[in-house]
Amino acid sequence: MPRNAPVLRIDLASARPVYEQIVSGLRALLVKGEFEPGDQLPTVRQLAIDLGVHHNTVAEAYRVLAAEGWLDLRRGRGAVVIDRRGPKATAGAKHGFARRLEELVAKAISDGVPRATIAEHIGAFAKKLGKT
Amino acid sequence: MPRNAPVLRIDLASARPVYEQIVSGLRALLVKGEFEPGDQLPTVRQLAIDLGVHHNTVAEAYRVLAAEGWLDLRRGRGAVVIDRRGPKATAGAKHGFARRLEELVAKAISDGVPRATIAEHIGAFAKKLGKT
DNA sequence: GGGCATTGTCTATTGTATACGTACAATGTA
DNA sequence: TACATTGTACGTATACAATAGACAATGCCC
Repeated sequence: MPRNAPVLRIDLASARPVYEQIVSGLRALLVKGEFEPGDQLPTVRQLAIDLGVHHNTVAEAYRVLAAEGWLDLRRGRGAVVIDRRGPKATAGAKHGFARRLEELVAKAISDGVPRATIAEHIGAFAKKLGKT
Repeated sequence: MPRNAPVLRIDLASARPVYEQIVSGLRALLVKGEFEPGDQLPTVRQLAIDLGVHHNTVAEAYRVLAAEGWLDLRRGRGAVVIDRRGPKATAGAKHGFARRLEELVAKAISDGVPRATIAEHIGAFAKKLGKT
């Protein structure tokens, strides 16, 4: 039984590929627990209309998430959230995360965000994450 | 007077554009303070050889960093690190950072990295950042 | 000052990826 | 069984990434 679909916002003007934004945004919602296993996601056509893109673009995003084990896709039925058992993290995954984090923070600093602001935000995020 | 150039590692097999990896990696080093204003960066050709790519690929990365105010580029002279005065952060920059962070963490969790590990890593990172 | 190597820049060219248009196949429903 | 719904497959237009190679500005050495 699907709840009200959480809002997913994308930036059509961004250089970042739209399908990638959809993947990343939906994955964040899934990890956050915004969907229960068995929940229906919007159909590729419906979400495409909402976002103002072609339905194949959404379909591509859904396929990525399906490959990661988040979704079950079937014609005529739609996209259903799966009770997912995540993989074990590889050393590369951890290392890659650490590097990406450093680069992301460096970008923010380069953009003028004060270090204190970033540190505060990150610290709060870590605290919230630890409680889960 | 240039120091020994810190190692910059890129992944040619990654789908992420090489020039973007170079930009992101070098920016992180610059923010970290690995270079002093006035330091020479490797020439586009030298770094290209080190990384195994074409010198135009490195040149493109250097141009991005120059546009951000990190580098001064001149023919015959090379790439010199500038004493940079960063911009003031826009609201969009802060917001974008927050979203990207959430997506990055979600990806790591999806890849199987334990939440506790991430929280720990982020927390330590925030602490180190706050001290600066 | 002249000659020459060095270094970043410019202009194609090629391969690849993104997004779209359209037709198709599988599923659900009346 | 019809028919609508939904994801999929395939072709195409366009933009981007990376390369190749020639060019222009600078520095250096005699």
